[in-house]
Parts: sequence; C-alpha cells; structure tokens
Amino acid sequence: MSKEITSREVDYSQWYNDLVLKAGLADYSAVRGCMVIKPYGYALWENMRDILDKMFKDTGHVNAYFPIFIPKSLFEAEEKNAEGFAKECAVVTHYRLKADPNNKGKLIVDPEAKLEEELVVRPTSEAIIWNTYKTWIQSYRDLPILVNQWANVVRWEMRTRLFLRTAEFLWQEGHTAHATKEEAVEETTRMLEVYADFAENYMAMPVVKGVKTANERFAGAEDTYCIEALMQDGKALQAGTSHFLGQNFAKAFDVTYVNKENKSEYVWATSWGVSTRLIGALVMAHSDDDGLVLPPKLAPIQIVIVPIYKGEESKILIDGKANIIVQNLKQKGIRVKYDNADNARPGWKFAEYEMKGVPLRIAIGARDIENNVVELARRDTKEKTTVPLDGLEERVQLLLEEIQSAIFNKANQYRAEHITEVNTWDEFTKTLDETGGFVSAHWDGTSETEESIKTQTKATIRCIPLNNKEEEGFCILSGNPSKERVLFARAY
RNA sequence: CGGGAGGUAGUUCAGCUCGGUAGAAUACCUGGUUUGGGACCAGGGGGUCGCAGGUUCGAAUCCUGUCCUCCCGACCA
Repeated sequence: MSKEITSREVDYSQWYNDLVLKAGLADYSAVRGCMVIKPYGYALWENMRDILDKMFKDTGHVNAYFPIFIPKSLFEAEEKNAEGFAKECAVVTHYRLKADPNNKGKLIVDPEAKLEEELVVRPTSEAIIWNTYKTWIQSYRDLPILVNQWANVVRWEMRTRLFLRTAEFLWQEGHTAHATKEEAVEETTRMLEVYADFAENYMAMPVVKGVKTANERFAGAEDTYCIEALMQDGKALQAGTSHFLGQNFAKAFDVTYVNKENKSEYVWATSWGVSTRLIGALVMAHSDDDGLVLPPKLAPIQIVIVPIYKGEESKILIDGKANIIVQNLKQKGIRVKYDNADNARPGWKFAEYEMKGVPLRIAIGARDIENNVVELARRDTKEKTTVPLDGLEERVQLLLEEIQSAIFNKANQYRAEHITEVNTWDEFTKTLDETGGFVSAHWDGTSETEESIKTQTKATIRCIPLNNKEEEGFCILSGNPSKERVLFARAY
C-alpha cells in the first residue's frame, strides 16, 4: 500500500483528498472554495473535453461564448430558475477600487463606482443566452440553434470538495432552441445518450440513465434527465444532466418564431452539461489505495517507460533502446513517456506512476536487452509479465484496450452487486446502511413521501430509470400503490 | 451558515500547558557510492511560526480580530 495516502478502509473522504493532491490533479488555493487544477489534472480534463467536443460536433453542435456577467434583471426573468440559484450567486456591485486614504498601500472599494445594476456571476447561462437568442430567432428557418459553450461558472457553495463541489468550476453547457416540442425532447435524450456513451466507453464508468423527480429537477426545467454513477463507497454521483426546458425560457425572454403558416409560436428549449466533477467521479469510480487508476482512453500518459541501469554505459544503451520503443509507440498514437531522470530510482518511479494512474508501465534493463524482452506492468491488476520486444507495439495496444474494458467490467460488477431491490421499509433502511449503493424500491410519487424518506435516511431519489419496467407494488414508506420502482441512494 | 480540529522549512509534523536565540524527518543543493519496488554516506542552504492588532523588557507560545483548510451537520441541479 502507498505510504502517501490514507486507505479507503480507514477514511474514504481522506483517501479521496489525499489522492487528488498526491496524484497532482489539484491543489487548494488562497481563495475560499476555489481550487487550482494542476497540469496533470488539467491534461485529464483536456482529454475529456476534446472527446466530448467531438461528440457534440458530430451531433451537429457548434461552440460559442457568452458573457460571465449577467445583469440581475435578466437573471431574474425566468422566475423558477432565478429562485433556484439565488442563494448561491456571487454578485458584482462595483467596478473600481481606489487607494485607502487611511491605510497606505491598501485598496478599498470605491463607493462612487457602484454599478447602476448589479451583475450576477453566471451559475449557468440560460438567461444571458435566451436573451441573445431572442435576437437570433425570427423564423422557423432560424431553427434549430444548437450551441454549446465551454466555460467556468460560479456557485457559492458553503461546503466544498475538490472537483466534486467547488465555488468555481469548469463545464460545458449546451443550449438549444427548437421549433417543436418533439424535436426538443429528442435533443434532450440524444445528449443524455452522448453523456452515457462518454461515461461508459471513455471513463469506463457504468451509469444509470433516468429522469429526475420534481424535487430534484433543474429549476426552470420541465424534465431533467441524468446519468447517475456509483462510487466505491456506495454513494451515488450525478455525472451529467440534460434538461427539457419546454417553453419556459422562451416565454420569460419572449423568444418566438414564425412558422410556415405565418403564425407566431414560442420556441422550445433544452440545456445540458457536464463539469470537472467528472474528474472526481473518475477518481472515485476506479482508484485504489496505491493511487489513481485511469482508463487508457483518458489517461494523459498511457504508458511510462522506466529504465533500470547500472552505470553510465548501460544507461546509454538502455536510452537508445527505449527511445526506439518511444518512437514506435508514438507512431501508433500512444501517449508514452520515457522517464530516464536520474534523480529518482526505479522503485520510486514505479510508486509515483502508480499514484498517477498510468495504465501500463514498461521497465527495461540491461538484462532485458540481452534477452530482447521488457517487463510490462498493468496498473489495474498490478500484474507483471515479461514479454518479447518483437511485436511490443501491437501487444500494448491490445493490452490498453483490455485494461479499458477490465476497468469497466470491474466497476460494472461492483454496481451490479450494489443495486438492491427492496419491498419493505426495514429492508430499505438496512440496505442503505449495510450494502449502500442504489436501492430500487416502490414510491408513491409524492414529494411529501420523497422528502420524508430523505429526512429519515438521507437517501434521495437519484432517478426514475429510463425504460423502467412497469410493476405493481406499494410505496415502502406510505404503503400507497405504485406502478414502478425508482432508484434511491445516498449521494454526493 | 452552525459545531469540532488545524495553519510553524517545499512537504508531514514536534515545540505552545508553564513566554527567554526556530526543531525533526523528508524533500532540495554539492560530492561520492548506487539503481529489477519509494537507496546510502559526507557536507550545505532554506522558516518575518497564516495575516493584523494587543499584553509584555521579551510572543510560535497569552489575548482579540481576521483569512484559509479539513471533518461532521445544515444548505445545494
């Protein structure tokens, strides 16, 4: 076990914090609630971003950028959305500082530079975007608008956790405008599928696709679809959301179009987003007590090569061989790093790259060169094998694919073991406390019951799974009839 | 935002009760020996003790305020 981080058994939260810091993903900052994303963590985000960006473009979307500041009057136009976010908004009230006359070298807010109208730092951009769309849309010929933006947003959180909940975070937000309800609903589910595809096939993280209850719904949305993932401590994590916004924003911002019959109609809307929270999800879905375990498709470094040499002469020899391997791997499009720095010994490097979750390690020493082999070590299983140099590129390519699916399968099996169907209140609370994970149970469909269950157990309804099978039953709390099961869990 | 803990060398921490020249380990630098799972020897550099006030002849230590972090809770798409 790593000497550097707390084990999951001892303290799961501490394990997570240690891991994020020691693996070099992020740092705390001098600003309350805000973190610094370090180069390694940012490289991970860049990989995620690039893949998602391509997926968005492949589904017809284009990128744009809107202001970070939203005039309060615009922000409050869509009432429910504004109310939902009001409690966590940072607000700009002044535009200038000046020297403090009473305290040399210090600055104060210039009281004369008060803004006529306060600016809200965006917690999300529906308001400013729909205010803009009003000017973009006149006719059905202007629709659909399929825009995405990569941006930072601010939500003033009282309690923060690296990547999972910080005052400022990076995300993408898609905002689309459509002529018909059907088209908007279709867009909402299409993007949900994109997110699920990304989570499962790139992050190797199985997710449940579902729809949120009224209580958990995005403020201002008609329906909120989500992907829910399960972390290793049995808690659920919302990994992405896609909202069908109906005509709420169109009405609030008076966005209408003229249809083919020359009649004016309100535009239909969607919005959808994933954030740097995905990094937290990725960490908690796969990693172990030795450090990160990253899926090869997202790992900033897919293979690290560590030389093992005795003396300068053998180093030169090994460098030569290793550099050829590096070239060959790069030609195959593999992200490879050769670490021949001589300020750390091999054992230290092994531990370091395990901490950083590099999926594959190649060790090469004089002995290996003699035998025309290298040592391959898998991060996910810790398995070490000696393999011939001939055909190494093809072998590691296959191995990276195998690791990708092995990580997914492991997470998938864990999840399968942690979805429990229960039919009574006793079973329900017992499962939450002892097994954790998702608990599939009947619910009478009322907010009151949902609220009461939350108060009593801290479990929330994560979602009503899509394509849920109809099944007659009785609510675990109220005993009232129910037509389907929903997924409960304690969540991040 | 409430309760608890904490902030001293790059890092992890000791010193604080009971005020009196700033400590350890590790990391770093130099030289040497090493290198198949977090090396060893010798020498060296590095801290206005989170910040701001106050008490005192004297403050890391006592008092007040403030900022930041962690844990638990409340809040939260």
